[in-house]
Amino acid sequence: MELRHLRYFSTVATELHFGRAAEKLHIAQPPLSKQIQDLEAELGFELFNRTKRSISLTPAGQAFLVEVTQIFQQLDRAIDIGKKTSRGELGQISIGFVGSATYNILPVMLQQFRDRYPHVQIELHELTTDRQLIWLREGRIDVGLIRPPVIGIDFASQIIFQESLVVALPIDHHLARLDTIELSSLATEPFILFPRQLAPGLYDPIIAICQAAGFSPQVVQECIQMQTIVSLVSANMGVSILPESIQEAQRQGVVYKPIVASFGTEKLATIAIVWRLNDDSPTINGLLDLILENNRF
Amino acid sequence: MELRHLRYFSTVATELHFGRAAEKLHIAQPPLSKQIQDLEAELGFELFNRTKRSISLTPAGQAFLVEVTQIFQQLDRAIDIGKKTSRGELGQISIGFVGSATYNILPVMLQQFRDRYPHVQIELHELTTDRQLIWLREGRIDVGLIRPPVIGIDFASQIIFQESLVVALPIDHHLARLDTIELSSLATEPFILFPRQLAPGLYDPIIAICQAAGFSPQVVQECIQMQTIVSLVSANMGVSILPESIQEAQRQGVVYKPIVASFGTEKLATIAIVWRLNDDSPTINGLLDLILENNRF
DNA sequence: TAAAAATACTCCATAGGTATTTTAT
DNA sequence: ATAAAATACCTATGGAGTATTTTTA
Repeated sequence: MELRHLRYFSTVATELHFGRAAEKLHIAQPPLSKQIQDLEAELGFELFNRTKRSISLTPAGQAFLVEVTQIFQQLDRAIDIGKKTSRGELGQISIGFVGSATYNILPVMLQQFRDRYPHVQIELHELTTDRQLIWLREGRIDVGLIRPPVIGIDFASQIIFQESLVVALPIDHHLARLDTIELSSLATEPFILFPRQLAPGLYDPIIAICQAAGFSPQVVQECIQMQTIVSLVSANMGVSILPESIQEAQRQGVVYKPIVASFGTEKLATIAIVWRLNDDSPTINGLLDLILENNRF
Repeated sequence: MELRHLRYFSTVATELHFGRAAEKLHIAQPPLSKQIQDLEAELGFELFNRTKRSISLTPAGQAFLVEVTQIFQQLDRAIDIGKKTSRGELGQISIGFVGSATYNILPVMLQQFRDRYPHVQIELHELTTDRQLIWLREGRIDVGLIRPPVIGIDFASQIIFQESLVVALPIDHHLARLDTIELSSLATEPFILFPRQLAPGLYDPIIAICQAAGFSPQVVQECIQMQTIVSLVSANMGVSILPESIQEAQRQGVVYKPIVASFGTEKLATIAIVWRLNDDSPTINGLLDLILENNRF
């Protein structure tokens, strides 16, 4: 059986006239009769009552017609879904992100993506950079918003956001009344930082500028969450250096101050998007296209 | 597009290997490649990622596969429904019946029909004989259980039930203590009957036996429903002659007595089944077959 | 170099065309 | 007599086969 048989049947059932149906199908009447006969033979039951002068659907033919109509609807649906999926308008995407991306690129990116691909299902995972790379390789996420560098031959990445660092001080700290902080004035302060492994691309520049300012920071406490670092600063446990977008999350007892130094300290905190190099999912390409259009956020 | 394309696609998508898929489909590999290419060209999107060494489904291909699988399920369903309908195992039947059939054939017939064709939807209409013939002609019912005779060239009918008549008397009537009633003893009684037009095939024999017994019944009241006749008898409005199966519906204040006469009064009340002569619905044929098997009830 | 898909061509099965017959109105 | 479907037979499109090339792992 072929779709042709079903198309022909459907037309004859609608017209209830072989001649007119044949005309509508742009074929001659005899082959149409033949095809319907073949179909009936294959099905094992009669579709039409024929009286050489007029035809009518048998009850089985009526029931079959209803079902066949649904087949064509299902076919249209299949084609439509395929097309939409190929254009990235349908599907799902799993996105990993570092906690600090919540304050800047993530909401903007999600907003724009949602607008353009409203029917794509988005799955979000807050993960550290190193875990994102693992999940990406395992296929558990499709793209990641991470702190560079990206290690892995099978990944591609693109920096999409850069920002400056700020010093976080307890509100009653003796430096808190200054407008800017000279980096070297922090030489003897206790530092609260995140473990290097979590984001070497952010950790290393922080250490580097301290060393350029003539000291190695005394790390008295490490925590994974930036929010926790801020909490400990407010609790007078020490000071920290953090990306400036942390200021979005206001917190009692903490002040943020720009850094000044005799050397460049501009825009050292970067966020990049990573994806699998061989990945050609239209949904993911759609997201990447969107980011490349904006270039950066 | 033909079902062939979808079958081939489905197989290749399952095997993920053109060679093996071709083998499974009992065709050579090159034509299979060609057909898939044709399908992709027609659809307007790629189904497979090809790397000359291995293939994988594109996201659109994956989405399409899910839908195509449903098309084949729908096709199987269509064939199954068609077959079942052609065998009369599926469908609907609309049955008309005279009220008095409720006491005898109708329940037996429905029971047997339900057992054999459990998935056929049955629609029941209690109607007088004359209205059943109208509904039958209009296609509002498919078969009717009526009181003969049947008038109409395009109908076929078959007697399926015959029963005797009984006299219905008020319980305190002076004849009520007898075991049988001599018909002539009713000569001066007031009669309650149904209008002749409703069922001439039952009305005329009743009049005929009365006349044979030497009197014309005095009809003081006509009612359409047999139940109503019984009610009026119990209210001492008069006597009646009814089919014996009316006794099934027990009622206070009424007694039923067999008729005796010097001539035959046996089995004068008949019920027949009528159907359209040109009707070849498998469901209706199924019901008629069932009745012919039992011959009568 | 070996395995797998694509390309190039050839062939024939069958969808579809034309001419005619059959049959019910 | 006529309209409509079926039958008979013929034609040709395109589906499938064989041989070969291309590609990459």
